[in-house]
Formats: sequence, C-alpha cells, structure tokens
Amino acid sequence: MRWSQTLIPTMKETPEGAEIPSHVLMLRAGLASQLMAGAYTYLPLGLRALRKAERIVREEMDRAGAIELHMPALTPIQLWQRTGRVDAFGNVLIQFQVKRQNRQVHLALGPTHEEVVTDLVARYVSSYRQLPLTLYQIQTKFRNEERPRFGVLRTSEFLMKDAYSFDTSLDGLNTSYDKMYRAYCRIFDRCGLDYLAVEAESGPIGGDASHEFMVLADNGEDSVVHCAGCGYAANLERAEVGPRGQSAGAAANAALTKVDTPRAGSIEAVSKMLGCRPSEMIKTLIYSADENPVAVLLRGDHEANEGKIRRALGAAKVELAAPEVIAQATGAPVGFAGPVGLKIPIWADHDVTDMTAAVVGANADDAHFTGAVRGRDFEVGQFADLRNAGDGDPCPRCGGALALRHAIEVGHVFKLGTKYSEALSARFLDEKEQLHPAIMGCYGIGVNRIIAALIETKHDENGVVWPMSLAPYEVLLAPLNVNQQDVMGAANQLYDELTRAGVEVLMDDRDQRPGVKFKDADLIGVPLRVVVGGRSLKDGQLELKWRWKGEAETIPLAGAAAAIAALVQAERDLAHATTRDQ
RNA sequence: CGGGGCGUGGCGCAGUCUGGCUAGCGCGUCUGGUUUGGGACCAGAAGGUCGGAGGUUCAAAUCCUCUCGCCCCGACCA
Repeated sequence: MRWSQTLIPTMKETPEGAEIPSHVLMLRAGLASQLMAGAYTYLPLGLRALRKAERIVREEMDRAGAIELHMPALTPIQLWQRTGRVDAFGNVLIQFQVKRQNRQVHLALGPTHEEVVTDLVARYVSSYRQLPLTLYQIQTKFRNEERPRFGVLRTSEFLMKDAYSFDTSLDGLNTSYDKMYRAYCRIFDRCGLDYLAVEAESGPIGGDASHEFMVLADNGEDSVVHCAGCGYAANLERAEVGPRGQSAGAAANAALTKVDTPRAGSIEAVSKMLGCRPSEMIKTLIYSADENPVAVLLRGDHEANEGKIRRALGAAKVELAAPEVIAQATGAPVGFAGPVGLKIPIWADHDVTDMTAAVVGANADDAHFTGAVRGRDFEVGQFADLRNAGDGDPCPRCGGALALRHAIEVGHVFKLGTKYSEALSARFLDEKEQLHPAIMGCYGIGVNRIIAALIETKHDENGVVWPMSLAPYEVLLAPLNVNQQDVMGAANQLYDELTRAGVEVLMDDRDQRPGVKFKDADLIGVPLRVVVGGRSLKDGQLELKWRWKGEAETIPLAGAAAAIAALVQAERDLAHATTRDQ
C-alpha cells in the first residue's frame, strides 16, 4: 500500500481527553478514531492490526478443534428471559422494541452468546454421539457500559471471540477446557503479550474452574496478586490469603473500656477520634447469609470479600444486612456493631486471630470499646479467609509476599456447568438412553483488547512498537525524496518485488521531508523500516532498521528484496517458535 | 448515578475571573518559491453560528438559567 492512497491520519499532538498510552497512540498513530464515548472507528491501519489478531485467534481455535460459526447480534428478548439474564445484565443489556407489521418485537443486542448457542445446540444436538462439540465465533458484542473509559479498553461495542464447549461429562469438560486454555496461551504468546493466567472466581462448579488471562499494565482496570517467588497468580476476588504465622500474642492486659464516639460510625472516623490505627480496630460486618444474620470480623484496614464469605459459610446468597436487621441483631444503628455480647454466629478473618486489645463497636449508639480481647471479651465461632488480598500479604503457596498489580483482562475461560443447558433444554441421550443436560464451558477473548494491551505495554516514547505478528504492515518503505528519480525508481522496484514476495509493505510516498517520515515511521511502529535515500543510495546501499532496535544497518540494493523477505519470514517464524505450549 | 474537569477553524491551545472595535496563536491544509537523512524556510490564502437554547445588557466567547457532549475519580461490570 502506498501511504498517499490510504488514510493514515497521524497526529503530532495528543488529542484532548486521551490519557493512557494505548488511547493516545491509537489516536496519534491513526489507528482509530472516536465516534462517541465507548465507540471507535477502526481506521485502515488499526483494522489491519485487528484482523491480524483475529487471524491468530482463528488459527489457534481451529487448531484446538473448535468449530467456527456466526450467530446474530440481534436476539429475541425471550431468550434472555428464559435464563433470567435480563435482570442479571440489567442496564448493560441493550434492548429495544421495533414495529413489525402490527406487532411490537422486543429485541436485545447480544452482550455474550451463551443463550443463543445453547438454544442452537438444543435444536440440533440430541445424542452423546454428537459430543463433545466446541463452537466459536468472532463477532461484535454490545454492552451498555455505565462508564466506557480508557479509550478502546472499555467500550460499549467490541469484537469478541466467544467459544462454547458442550460435553457429556465433567471429565470431558475438563479436557475441552484444557484445550482452550492451551490455545489461549498460544494466542497471547503469538501476539507478543506478556500475560498471566490467573485463577478467577469459580462459580457453581467450584475448584479450578475459571482463569483470566491478564496483561500487567498500570492502567489496567483489574487487579491481580502475583507472587514473584513461586509464580502464584490470582485475581483480587479469588486470591487466597493464608493464615500468618501466629505471633506469641501480646499480653492481654488492657481492660475493656467503653468510650463515647459520637457520630463516628466508620473505621476512618473512629480511628481519627480515638487516635488509633485502622489495623488496631476490628471491623464487624453484619451479613445476611440465606436470610440469617451473621457477623464477620475483619481487621479494620481490610476489605471484605463476599465471594469468600459465601463459600466459607456455605451459603447460596450473601449480602450486607439491611439496617433493620443490623439494628435488631446488635441493638445499635449501622456503624457501631461489635462482637462483644453479640448473639449471632461470629466468623472472623485469619488476621483477627492475633489482635489483642482491639477497638470494636459497642453495639450501642455512638459508643465503641477499646481493649477488646478475644477469648475474654468475645468468642469467635470460626476463622477463615474472608477478605481481599492486598499488597504484601503472604502467598498461599510459598509464604512469600504477594504483589498487587493492575492488569488488563484479555481473555477468560470458565467452566459453566449446566446452568444454560438446563434452562434452555440442551440435553443429550447417553448410551444408556438417559437424558442429561450438556456440560458447558465458555471461553472469551476481547480482540480489541489484544491490540490495546499490546500498545499499552509495548510502546516507547516515540510510538507503537508492533510485534511482527500484529503489525498492520511488516515493512515500511521510505523513499526520502520522492522527487529524486533514482530514489523513487529504486523504491518503486523494491515495493513491487517485496509485494510480489508476499511481504506486507507500506510505502511512504508522501512528498515530505525525511524528518516527518522518520517520526511517523516510529509513531506507527511498523517493525522493519527500509530507507531509500540519496546518502546510502549513491553507494548502492539501503538502510534497514528494526523498530525495537537502536541501530540501523545497511544492505546492498542489489538483491535487497530477497534479503528483506527472508528477514521478515524469520521474524514471522520467531513468534510461532516462542509460544509456551509446543 | 455521586464528585471533579473541559467544550473557541481539522489538531493543540490563549482569550472568560474584570463584557467593548474586525476572536487570536502554534501545527496542519491550499498556492508560489527555496529546500531535502530526524516533525524546514519565505510569501500569500482558505477555514470559526466561540457545543446548543434561552435570558441580562447599548454591547456576550466572556455574566445568569437550562441543556447536550467529552474526559477523569468513585459506584457498577454476565
């Protein structure tokens, strides 16, 4: 492609509103253009990168035995009603009504496609002989995000690869899951991303049932904990926090003292009023676990994790208790609950074990106790891991320190179980003529996020640094003076030869000064820059420079096309050769 | 949805507090010329209902009211 014939609107300055590198660079490098909040046009260059990512995804899905199809984005609302997800998605589900002849038709734009694919399988699959089956598509998804942000990282319309596996047994599901997991590793390896596969919320199946593929980035929306020591990684919701080594325990010589704390119903307010640190306080949260009130004790500076609490209690549903329930259980308004004299079951996080002489709510309006001691002033029913992990917490595997890092979620694999197959009657007959719901897994990749995460983590001060696998073009051919006949003659010939050799070449044939071309070349980040300029041309040489290397090299013009094509091919092969899973 | 910020030629901004003549600057664009290895120079030109509506005033980019949009923090995120 010749630059002058396509649309690559590079920008010298950062557009107002773009802050994070991937957003800034997508706009400045002419990859994308914003239409409105959360909706972007992919310009020719950005689209090429997106298509590259798509192709890698498709190749690896096919290799893993998944079968591609394409479902409508437009779906009947009834399908979502059958699984209860109209409510579950709430405002995120984009719904609308249209008139067809005399009827109102209620539609939804698919935010994901479990319903559609399960309904499809229900129609056509009825025997164990047809399973296992993994279906996938690459399609635009729609979610009415409450707050689209971070440029192209969180948008209301995005390209997603979604795959769904259907199996006859849990073993089968595990096999399908592992295939997808390995395919994901290959995909992200080939895309040149540094990622972590982290344990994520497991849902109804339990155990090791969900992994998120995370790219560490300061601007990521998600948080993961990572142990540099043993490699343990998990998302914030899932990360286990092991019990710490028990300290000898300070002498519990403090007396339980009731103190006035008028209108101080928060950890922050009480700590300020009493001059104590939040870590010296015990936070008492009253939850409704399947409608029964339960007290959960946490160190004042820790955050409750409702998923962990739900699992620890073995409850189906856990939520913070309503103010009336709290008042009834504690005899005090919200903010003054404490374990002393409390009659409901008391659970405590491991880190409360060692606390002595803590500050706790007094179960009375505007009052707290200081010097509360477990075993003397109150008892804890059971200890468990009930809180979010934080920076510096002990690693559950090796005891080392966990680091809390921001990350961009680029993929998610999940063992679903039978939730959708039951709701939508996707059943099969087994060899004993018994009817069972198919056991499902679902597997998603945000294709746009591959591009955004790559730019976010692999740019430098001059612009994007594409890996060969995702680069919109492999070679940028830059004749430095388009009015000089020998230069343009050589450039045109090289362009033709490279194109014929199957190399994706972008020729900067604009009548611009060399400085402009060099700056733009760095900005758009094409891997190999080939310069045809008077200086080296008079010695019969061309200049080659890899985007990620500092120094340029020269090669003879004679035979240059073949040499460049070979270099490009070697670089293409490298991405395949470095995947983790061979 | 709560809090904060911002809307002025294609892009980045000044001007707004303290109302005043023809709304400026840099980049980009167009014409002509000189240049040609890291965002050139000279001369000329085009391009703006100052986000929108209403109001105050002799006079509004500027003050007031409403409204739309964008960005950031938070809440939310199958």
